Amino acid sequence: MKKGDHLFLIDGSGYIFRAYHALPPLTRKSDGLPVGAVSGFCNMLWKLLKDARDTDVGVVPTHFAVIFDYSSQTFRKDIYPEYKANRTAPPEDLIPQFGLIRQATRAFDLPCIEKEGFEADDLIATYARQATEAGGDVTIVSSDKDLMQLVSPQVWMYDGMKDKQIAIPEVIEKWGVPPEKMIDLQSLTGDSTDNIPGIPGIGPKTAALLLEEYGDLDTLLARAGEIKQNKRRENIIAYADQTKIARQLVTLRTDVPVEVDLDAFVLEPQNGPKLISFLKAMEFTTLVRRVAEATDTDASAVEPCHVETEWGADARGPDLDLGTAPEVTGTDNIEPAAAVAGGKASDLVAWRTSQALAQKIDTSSYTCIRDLKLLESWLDEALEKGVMSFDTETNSLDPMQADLIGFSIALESGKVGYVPLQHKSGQDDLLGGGFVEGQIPFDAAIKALKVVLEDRSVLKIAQNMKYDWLIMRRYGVNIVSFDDTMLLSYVLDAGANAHGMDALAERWLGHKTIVYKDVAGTGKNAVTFDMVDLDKATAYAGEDADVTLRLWQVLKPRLIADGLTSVYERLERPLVAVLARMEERGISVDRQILSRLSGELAQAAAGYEEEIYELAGEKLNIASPKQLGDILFGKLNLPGGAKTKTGQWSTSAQVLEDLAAEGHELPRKIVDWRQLTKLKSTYTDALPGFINPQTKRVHTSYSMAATTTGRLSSSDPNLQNIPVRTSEGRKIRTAFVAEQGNRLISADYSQIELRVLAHVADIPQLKQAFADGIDIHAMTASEMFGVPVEGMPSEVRRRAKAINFGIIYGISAFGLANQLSISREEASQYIKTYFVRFPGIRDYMDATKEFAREHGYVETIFGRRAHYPEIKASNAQIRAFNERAAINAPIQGSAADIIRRAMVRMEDALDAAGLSARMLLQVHDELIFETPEEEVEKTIPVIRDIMENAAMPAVSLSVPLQVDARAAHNWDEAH
DNA sequence: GTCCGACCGTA
DNA sequence: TTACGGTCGGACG
Repeated sequence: MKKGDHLFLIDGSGYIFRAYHALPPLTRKSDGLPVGAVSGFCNMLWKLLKDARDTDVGVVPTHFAVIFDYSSQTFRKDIYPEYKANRTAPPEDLIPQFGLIRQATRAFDLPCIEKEGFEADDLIATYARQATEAGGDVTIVSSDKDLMQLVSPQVWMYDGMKDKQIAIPEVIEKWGVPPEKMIDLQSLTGDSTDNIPGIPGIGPKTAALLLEEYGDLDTLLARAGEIKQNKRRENIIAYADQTKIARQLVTLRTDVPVEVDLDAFVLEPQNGPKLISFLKAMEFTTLVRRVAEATDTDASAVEPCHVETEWGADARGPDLDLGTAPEVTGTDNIEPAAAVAGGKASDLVAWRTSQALAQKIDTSSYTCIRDLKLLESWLDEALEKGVMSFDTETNSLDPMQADLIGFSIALESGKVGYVPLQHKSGQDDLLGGGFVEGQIPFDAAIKALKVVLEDRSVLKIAQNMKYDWLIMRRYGVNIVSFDDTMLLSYVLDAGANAHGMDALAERWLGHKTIVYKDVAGTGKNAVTFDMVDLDKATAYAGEDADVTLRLWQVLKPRLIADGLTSVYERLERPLVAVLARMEERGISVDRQILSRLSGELAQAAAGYEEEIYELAGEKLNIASPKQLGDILFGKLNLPGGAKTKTGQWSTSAQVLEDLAAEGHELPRKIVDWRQLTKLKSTYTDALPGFINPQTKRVHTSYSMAATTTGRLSSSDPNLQNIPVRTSEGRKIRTAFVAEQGNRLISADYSQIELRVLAHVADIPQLKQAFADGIDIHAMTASEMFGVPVEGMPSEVRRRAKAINFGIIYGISAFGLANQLSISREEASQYIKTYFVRFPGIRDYMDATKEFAREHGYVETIFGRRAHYPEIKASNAQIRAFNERAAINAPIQGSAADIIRRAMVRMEDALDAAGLSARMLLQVHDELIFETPEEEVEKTIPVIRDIMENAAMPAVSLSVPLQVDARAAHNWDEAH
């Protein structure tokens, strides 16, 4: 740097906030990413640089740098902890733009400067000093008054948004003092935006007057007694110390030990393709064209670069385990830019929604792709666009068994292709099941498809991606970079809408999808998809891809508009592959054990049947509640109590138990018979049928979008309801075994829902009890009934336990009375006592109900929403039910979120520890692993650590989480 | 063949 | 009193 050189310093952080508020909001059209500030920044930089390079008149930079704040932790906080303490978190749609603007800076080939502990202003002050000392001139691109103290004959400011120079006369005009007195002026007035205290009653005008009269701040303070106005004099004397602190805060440091030298700021010629690559990724089409012209670059030959977006910080604090959003690249042709430019996130949503409804779906327009060259051209286009929807067609709903019959892709709404691969000809064919002519050879098609599915720069959109992910895995394809419309809908509308494709198409596109039965037949006429003729298959499969892409266009922008991006990014999308791998691994189930159990159960049940017929006086179908009710309460005239809502006699276990307690023999036998036959039919007989013939293991299927609260559900088979409460039932668990040389590890959260309750409702006694690790139900009983924990009767503890659970479920006197078989009055009294002892619980319940009524949903501690559209129902029963569910959802849902977070982190943690344990199952608060015997000891602490710290750092719970873990040969012993 | 209610297994 | 899925019987077409 030498005389004649000119340094431009851009206040990047200041620009971000100013542009965000001053410029019309703008979102990237392909996915709704907010980019308004990025756009303003790029346009401004381009203008500055273009002038600099094109002309030899005016102010021309030779050196250029963009300066950012590193974080809010600076030396000023050490001087004055309240500094900027009034700042609120940035708006959600501004968050991803911080990182993008840094990437933009690098795309412009400009230095991107920040330093821990210092503000951008201090770095600017330091570099400005260095430059002027070397004889150069400086332009600071900012309009922040905090920087005006730096203005001098060699340094001036430039407001990039108003295109206005700020030199010494402009400072005097605006503030009434020259730049060198700005520090004194700001020390007197303070600054409410930075929470810097000033002297009450002194604003810029008075401050300027005083400085005019007394020269500077020190003189003013020394001679404050001479001030005539009483109030003003008193305040200046009283707050003199405060102004000295303020002076320290507003004075910019010119001695920051910077690491990058001024010489590194020398401006080089623009690298056109590099910049264009970034601008293309941002979809700034106008600027792309300008830059291309100015740098003589062929923009069409430039690939959009990958951009990383940070959805990390939200109102709940920063997070570390953040999956980055998939890189979405040029999709200029999804819709006209003009229609969305300048719109807010919510405008984009409204526009997309109306477009989606307006555009009709024509399933006859789809292309059946039967030629490899044609397929390759479609896939090339997908690579170019960076977005496509994708759907597999198979011959089974079980992804572990299904064969791939074909797949469909959509590149734009209506631009849809179906690729048949393994369709067979009709049953009339003498050879039976020969492949239909003119399908692309299977391996060649997969090979071509694999390139796109495994390319990170192409976003694959599917409805229920876990299924397609598993199918493709079986053909050696690892899908990366995807969105899932089912999960988008789930995050946005759990409890408010269904998330199946048919329902979503109806709701958002006003389109009724082709019914599968109409394509493949029904009942005994049903055929698998490989037997469907190609025209029908193309329409059906193509529609799925078409609908999926259109749904994504509507749903994805709603994430940002509703502030739900982090829920989707952290709790849903990363879990897809984790669950898919768990399903893929399966668990080993010992067929012999089940078979033996089944025999024993059959024998025992048969014995009961004889006795039951005897006692009933006739043969009947014991499994028929109708017949049972008629005999018990009609023929035998037992004192029947309850009726079901359809008017039938209730024969529930509760009713039968009550009768048994009165000494009746038959009801007891029926209860026992029911237990045996339930175990037999639901478990010992059904489970062997789920053993996969190839893997010899049982592969459950997890649904990520089945519950309102965020819990998973398991089906085919349901492995989340394997018996555990009775010793008979537990025998079933002994059939779930580890492979030779391995062990099963079961790790479960202890009392996680009560811990979450203690945290969210902020109950001191509960928190203390968990901190001390004491028996929570005994503590509750002791508080409520005044009984010491020492030697407490088990019945007292049992009641307290029922109440604790009742609280989590949104207690009612009716329900508690039922649960404990006590009167409504007594139950009501218990609840009253509970609320007296733990008043915070009632406050929490009232607040939650109120929140639900106001918003129509409730939230977990991680921001997941559960909707209760009927919370205001006029029917009191429906309303009360919704209120209880709304009270329960944040507790159950927060616990569900915590274990989801643990699962998302678990595989990497085990890998990093060099352990080979495989996560197999999740049962709401429990995770089951299989691991080599010799690794058990090392594995358990790793699992426990991940699970116990799963809420961190997004949420710091005020209660410790406790995980119990054990290893054994089978699930019964491990649990 | 399909749907729904009753019942019961889990957290 | 919360959240699920599976099995069965029985009614409907």
